[in-house]
Amino acid sequence: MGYMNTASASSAAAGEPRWLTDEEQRVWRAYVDATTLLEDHLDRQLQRDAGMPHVYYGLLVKLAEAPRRRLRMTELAKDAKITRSRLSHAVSRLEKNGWVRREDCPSDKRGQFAVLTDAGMDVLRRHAPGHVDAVRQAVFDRLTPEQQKSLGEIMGIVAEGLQPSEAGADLPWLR
Amino acid sequence: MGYMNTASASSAAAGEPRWLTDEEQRVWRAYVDATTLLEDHLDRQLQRDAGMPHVYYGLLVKLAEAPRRRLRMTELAKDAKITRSRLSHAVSRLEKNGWVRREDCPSDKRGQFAVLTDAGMDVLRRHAPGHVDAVRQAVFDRLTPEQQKSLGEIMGIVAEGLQPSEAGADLPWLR
DNA sequence: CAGTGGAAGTTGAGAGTTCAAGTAGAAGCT
DNA sequence: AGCTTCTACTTGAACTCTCAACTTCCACTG
Repeated sequence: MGYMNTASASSAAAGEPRWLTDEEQRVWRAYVDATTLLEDHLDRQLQRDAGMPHVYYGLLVKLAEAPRRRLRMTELAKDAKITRSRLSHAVSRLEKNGWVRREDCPSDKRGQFAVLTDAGMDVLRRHAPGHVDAVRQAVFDRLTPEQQKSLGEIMGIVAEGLQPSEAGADLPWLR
Repeated sequence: MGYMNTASASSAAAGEPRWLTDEEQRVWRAYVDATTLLEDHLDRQLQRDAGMPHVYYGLLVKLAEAPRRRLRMTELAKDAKITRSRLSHAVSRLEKNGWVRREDCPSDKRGQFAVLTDAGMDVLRRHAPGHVDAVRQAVFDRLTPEQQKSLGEIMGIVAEGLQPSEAGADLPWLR
């Protein structure tokens, strides 16, 4: 049961669901294990050293790379692949830390910018090396160049499939 | 800043940290994007259809595969790559749903078994097809057989690196 | 067999996330 | 202008996860 190729049970739409083969199961479980462990590992490292979870760190990075260290809330949410609600809570927390500040958008009174403060820039500078080390040790140092390339392609495909990307219109994937 | 190969800032241990190259950055961002989107996608699918997050579903699967549909708490936590605390909370919740039941271990009075109930088995049976479909659509249907194989190897390596695996002794990775 | 240290599991508080609803302003229509 | 609809963002409650105790019991030592 679960992913097994056992017996009955009908698919939502049509007849017999296409269960995962043994090999597919092995791949899938490896994926789940690795992502669970890695997420946990990075969260713990950053929480311990920098006082924030991995997602929050990622937000600061995106802001640091943006033109005037600022991004509209919706754009930041889209970049980081999180919901606006989650971002709103996150920014409030980062604001309390003094790492981010909100600013009104002049051209659209509904809009808000999230702006990286100097303190935010500092915290990033201080902890970037440790974070990069952690990523290296957990991932890149263990993979051959071919595997790294492969990983990039595969993850690109999966990510692409899960978001309409630039599909002309709206963002139904965002809630 | 963040992963950039810009300028100064010293590593925790030694001199200049080994920043990620542009290509490594692309790979890493693809990884983060894909895992974030996929996690979210599966959580939402299962929450909507089965009324539980992906991790909880995974716990039921492990129990369903275990000998008498039961596993010691610590073993289940180890299998699922989560902390015992998290598991304890999760099992309490699943117990309220009637999908899991706790049972005392006869040979070790400290021990507890998590046991999958018939209702738990049912919920699994009912929603396995939908979940497998979701995984297929998001991952396997988009990858070539070579990519699938590659993904399995890569994730196996990463997971292996993050847990001492069978390293004779204890589980320092478990908190 | 008391004493000590480790292992199994739980707990509660604080932090983070989700979901549904709510406010306010922009855009388009008539 | 007035009306409707959509967009941007926020909010609060319910739920989940983390972290640091804490309880209970096993195992080992003397």
